[in-house]
Amino acid sequence: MITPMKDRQYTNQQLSDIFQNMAYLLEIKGELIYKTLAYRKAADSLADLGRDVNEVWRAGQLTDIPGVGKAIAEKIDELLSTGGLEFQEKLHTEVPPSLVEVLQVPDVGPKKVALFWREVGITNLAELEAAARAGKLRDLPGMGPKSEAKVLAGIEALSRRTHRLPLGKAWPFANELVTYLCDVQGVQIVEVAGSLRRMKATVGDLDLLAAAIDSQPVMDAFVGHPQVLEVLGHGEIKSSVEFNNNIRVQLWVHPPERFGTALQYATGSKDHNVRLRELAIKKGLSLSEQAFTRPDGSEILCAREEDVYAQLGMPLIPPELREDRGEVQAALAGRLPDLISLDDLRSELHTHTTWSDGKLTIKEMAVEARKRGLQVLAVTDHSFSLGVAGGLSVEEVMAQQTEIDAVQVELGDKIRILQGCEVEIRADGTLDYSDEFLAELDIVIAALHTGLRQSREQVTKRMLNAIRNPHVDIIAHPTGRMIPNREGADLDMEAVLQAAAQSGVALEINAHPARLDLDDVYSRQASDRGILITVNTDAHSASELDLIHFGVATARRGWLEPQQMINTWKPDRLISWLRSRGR
DNA sequence: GCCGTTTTCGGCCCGACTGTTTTCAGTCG
Repeated sequence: MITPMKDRQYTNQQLSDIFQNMAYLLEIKGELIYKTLAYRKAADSLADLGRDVNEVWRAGQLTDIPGVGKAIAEKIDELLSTGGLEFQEKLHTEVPPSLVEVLQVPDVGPKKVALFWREVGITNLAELEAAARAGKLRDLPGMGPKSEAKVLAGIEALSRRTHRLPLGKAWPFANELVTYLCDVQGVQIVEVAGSLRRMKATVGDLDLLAAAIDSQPVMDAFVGHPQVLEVLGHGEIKSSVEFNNNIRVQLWVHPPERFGTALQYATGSKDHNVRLRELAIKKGLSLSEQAFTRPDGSEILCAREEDVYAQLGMPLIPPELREDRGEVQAALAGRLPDLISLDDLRSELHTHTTWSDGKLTIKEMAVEARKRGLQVLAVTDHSFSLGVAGGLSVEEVMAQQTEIDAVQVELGDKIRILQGCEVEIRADGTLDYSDEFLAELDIVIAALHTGLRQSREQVTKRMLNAIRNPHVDIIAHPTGRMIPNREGADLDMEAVLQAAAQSGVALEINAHPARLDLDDVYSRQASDRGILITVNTDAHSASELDLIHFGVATARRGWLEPQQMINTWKPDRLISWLRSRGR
């Protein structure tokens, strides 16, 4: 059943934002830090729930959500049943809501915001800037000329700060920096850490970690990088800078014998680290980025991350899993998933050629795929109603078959070329080609490209129609999101997953870093339900075939194992699966 | 405000850096 819009006062994200916002205000109000942490934790849980919170609410299971106890469950209940929240309204009369924007200024935290508000009457960003320019902040307790200048610098930084960085931008830049730092004298290892190492779809700042006995030359090289716009901090162990592309990067340097704890720490996530430190405490140890420390003050050093986890009685947890989504418990119980890896892949099932909007001919694409060790390539050009992409008419698809046959003969059996299509799910829910015609193709991908802003009911109905069509094998990039510019369609994912499980259609994790759709959260849901998954690049050029690792990383974040992913199947198995589906 | 194989009360991760201070508070991750 599709949950109609009118029964949904708030989406998960909206609810999450409300609690996040209250957390900020409570912080400024000076509320107990653990209370604000609780609100923030609940907000994070809601954002990453993977189920519609409205359904959880109707099922009476709100307190099953991690970090949601009696008090927060009651607040969610009030929000969902009445649309408002008395607690929040009262909070807004006590703390001006516009102070939240002041809190976004780097180096201005809740204590300073409260100080500026109570002592100078500052309630928003404009007032803060005016006060700082007028020199009204420097004489406040704990402030001085430097701190005042820092506030102005922070406001400036905020204005040029871009949204979170898409993985596709962060990854190459971070790797450039890794190469740069590797060349510094005395550097033994450089690793990417933070959310980038965990391969989140978007990352905030970049975190890098280097191993060196003497940190000084590394730090100097880092802050002295020719493209550094501003040095934000420059210490012995940690430095941070902003580059002229507005990307902030911080670098830790640790001696090699401490690299394991340091890398583990810097990789996070915060919640994962908290979980590990709790475990350490139970073992009578204190864990920091420096070392494990015994009660007598002696240290246990870890040069490798494996050693950190071994000390806690578990195998290394792959970075992509470190989100405190049950991975620590699974590791302790010896039940970590055997994650999919790049080496497992045998096929690429979603590509475009010059027949529609791709840059390579069928033969060129097949050669490139073969170069990358693939055994199966599906050519899946667009269908006709996607005019902007040069979608193919029925006649053109038939003509394409002749060319595919010729290329297949020319290239031999090193690579198997499938003729498919990416058929448009039209705004009315029907598909571009007839069922009879689809049945003739080797493989059919269905996708939404238009009408993404339709109502939840409408767009979900279209999607379910495609999923239930026996001739459709794969649903491409299900929500149609584009990072960072476009939200995905408001699909009832619960209904989508259920239908996929029933029909046996495979859902795609589109590897393009602007898509990564299914995302990690829904990939995990799909994994739990045994839904078949395919990871594809949707390549329009040779270089795009190399984006596949972003998709694999997303699958890993979704706890996916190879057997559930059809791209890992041997060609014969894949083809017999395709033949068994409605053709 | 949440949470429980040492707890239903009393915990809640830990350290680096900066600027303001003469030993520490605030911010950040």
